[in-house]
Amino acid sequence: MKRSADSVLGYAILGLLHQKPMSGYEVRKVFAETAMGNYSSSPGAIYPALRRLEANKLIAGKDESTTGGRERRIFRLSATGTAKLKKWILLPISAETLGSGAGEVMLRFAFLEQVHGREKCDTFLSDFRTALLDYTAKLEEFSRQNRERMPLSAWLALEQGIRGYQSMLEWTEYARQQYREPATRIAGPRSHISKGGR
Amino acid sequence: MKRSADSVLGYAILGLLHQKPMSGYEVRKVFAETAMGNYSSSPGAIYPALRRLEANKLIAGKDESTTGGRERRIFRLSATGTAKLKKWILLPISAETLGSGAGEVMLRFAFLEQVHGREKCDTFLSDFRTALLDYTAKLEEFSRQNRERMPLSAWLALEQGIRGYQSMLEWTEYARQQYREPATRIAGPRSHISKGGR
DNA sequence: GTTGGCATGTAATTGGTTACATGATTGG
DNA sequence: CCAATCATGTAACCAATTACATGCCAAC
Repeated sequence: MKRSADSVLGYAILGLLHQKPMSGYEVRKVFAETAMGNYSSSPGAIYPALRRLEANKLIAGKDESTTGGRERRIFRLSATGTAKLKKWILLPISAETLGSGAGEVMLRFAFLEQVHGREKCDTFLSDFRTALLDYTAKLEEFSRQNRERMPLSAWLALEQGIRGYQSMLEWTEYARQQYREPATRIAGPRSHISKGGR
Repeated sequence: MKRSADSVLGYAILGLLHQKPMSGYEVRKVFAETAMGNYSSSPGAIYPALRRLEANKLIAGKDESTTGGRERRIFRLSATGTAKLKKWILLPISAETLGSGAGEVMLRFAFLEQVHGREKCDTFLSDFRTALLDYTAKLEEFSRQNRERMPLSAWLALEQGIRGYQSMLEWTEYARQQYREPATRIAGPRSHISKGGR
């Protein structure tokens, strides 16, 4: 069974193009300038990825002559590309999914609202929470059993990992809350985030 | 200038071999069974990595005939390998380091105590804290400025990232505390990464 | 006498990194 | 005119994934 164009970078691009059609250069800028900076960015990654996606008919590019500047190719999602993005976002979330970091799941959630609508968010968060409970339980068990066999710094590193997942757990509650509140989230000057620590 | 064998996986292996010499199979088991499961694991990753490290003289393997079973190669750190590991662990920590995830920094900390001793831990944590303060400030600034321009789920994903770093900040305090406390927890049999768990 | 765990590897493919190449337009 | 920025790409290299290959030994 062969799957095509399944790198996280590929999906990240699909998600961006779902928001609005863009040129490769714009995609690069988003990765470079926004908080998505953890994803690759360099031309040697983006342009080949775009060509792959195009070869698989997930996106289609067309040339546009601009007033000034070199001409550029604007890429937009195809129907199959949209379908693939939608399916990826709703993939089941298991504890094993989390083993290699929660980054991919968070990326899927980031795109969720605009791709599937507000209604799906609560279910997603609830599934995420379940997987997190499962996974943290395993980590805590491991931590408990091995604490005395490892150097303090190694154990502390493990504890940090657990705390990270615990903070995600709390976050799922906070996020569900946000969706339950009446949809007036146009910001007052007061920030919901606590600076001093939480 | 060309750098050799600098993948995180390579350093993870160096760190393990610092604890005790091991065969490739044992290394694989550690990655598969302990909380280091986020690192690769499969033979197609481990064995080539070992050969690379050996080619660069960072480790040396020698055959050992065991009672029963196929014979295996036990790898141990060389002097240059140890030096390289030590240097990597104490690399400066900047906010940019954190941009692509804190996993590498945490791995360095996990090895820190047994490689450099307890005394270095406080400085490391203090430097880490500084970098975290810097980085979270940038993320919060970004969040504040873009909140209204993004869908709620995207903003929440960003907030989750910030919370993650904030939890690391709190953890640095906790960890420093642990080192300040009288060393009730030392001792135990000499290192060893446990099995079991998972 | 075959299954399953120990133990080591290779091959094909894919994807990302770094660094370079190209060319056009805008501003000093 | 020169540098910077927009905009797109290529080439060499490297590392990781998946899947397969091999062979030995113990237990059932």
